[in-house]
Amino acid sequence: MPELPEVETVRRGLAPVMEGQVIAQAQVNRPDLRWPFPPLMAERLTGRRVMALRRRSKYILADLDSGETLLIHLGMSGRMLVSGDPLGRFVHDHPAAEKHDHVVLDMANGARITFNDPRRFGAMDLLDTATAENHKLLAVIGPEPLGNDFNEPYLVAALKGRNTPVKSALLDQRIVAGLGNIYVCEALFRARISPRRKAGQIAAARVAGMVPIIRQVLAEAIEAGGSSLRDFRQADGELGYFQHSFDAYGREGEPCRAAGCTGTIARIVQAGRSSFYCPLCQR
DNA sequence: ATGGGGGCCTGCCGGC
DNA sequence: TGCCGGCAGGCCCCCA
Repeated sequence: MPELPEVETVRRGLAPVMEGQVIAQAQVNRPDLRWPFPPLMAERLTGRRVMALRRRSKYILADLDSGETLLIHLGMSGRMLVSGDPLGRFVHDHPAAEKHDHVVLDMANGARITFNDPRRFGAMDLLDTATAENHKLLAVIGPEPLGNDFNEPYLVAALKGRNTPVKSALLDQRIVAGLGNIYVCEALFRARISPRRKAGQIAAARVAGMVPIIRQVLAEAIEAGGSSLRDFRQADGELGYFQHSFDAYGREGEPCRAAGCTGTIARIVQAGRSSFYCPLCQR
């Protein structure tokens, strides 16, 4: 799924057609995704104006003029596609409904936002805007990696004493928000740190070095419109292209691209997920 | 408290 | 062609 750069890309695509606009009609085609939708979700969305579209970690938050906030998570395979946009920046005609179109928002400006999610690991909920941060799913999430609270002293302290592999630690949303399998692999490659190394065992200076690297990888990916492997699309249906910049992810058996390194990218399984790394230069 | 594994779903790809 | 196993960008929950 969408990790932070993909979610941010979707948010940026939706903002021009949603912010300040009224949801003329919300259509909800099933009772749940990963969890049941909140009661009367369609009714609570219909007629509401979207005041702001925000992102927290991998969640999109749409603040409504009713004092409620629509929380959206794309799970592994969720897409939000825009059609019928009066600005002419998106597919103009509404395409035929497709399998797994679970929620459709028709905006008063003519734009239609379709949430499609084959695997249904995504989620939607409605929460009070004033206390949104306290929502069960948001309360435990760590600092935004592109924000000021994610800094060298913080990460050093957060990894200190951790007996888990650094790969697992960086995937832990309580430590840092928004990283997923791809960007952890890429950040560790750039930092030349093995995903197998115990988090608490890495020298503080090397841990600190990961902070600007994580920021840089995410910033580059956002700039590229995210990574498209199988399902990810931007809100306008276009592909992201950061996948062409991967040094590690998905490159098993291919030569390491680190300067002067003669290694080959390997794939191992950690906590049930693939880790791609160069055993020669990542230590 | 921390770490590891199962499970939730569907779709796709490669091998036979 | 068809079937089957394996795999997939996430994350909650249970167990040791």
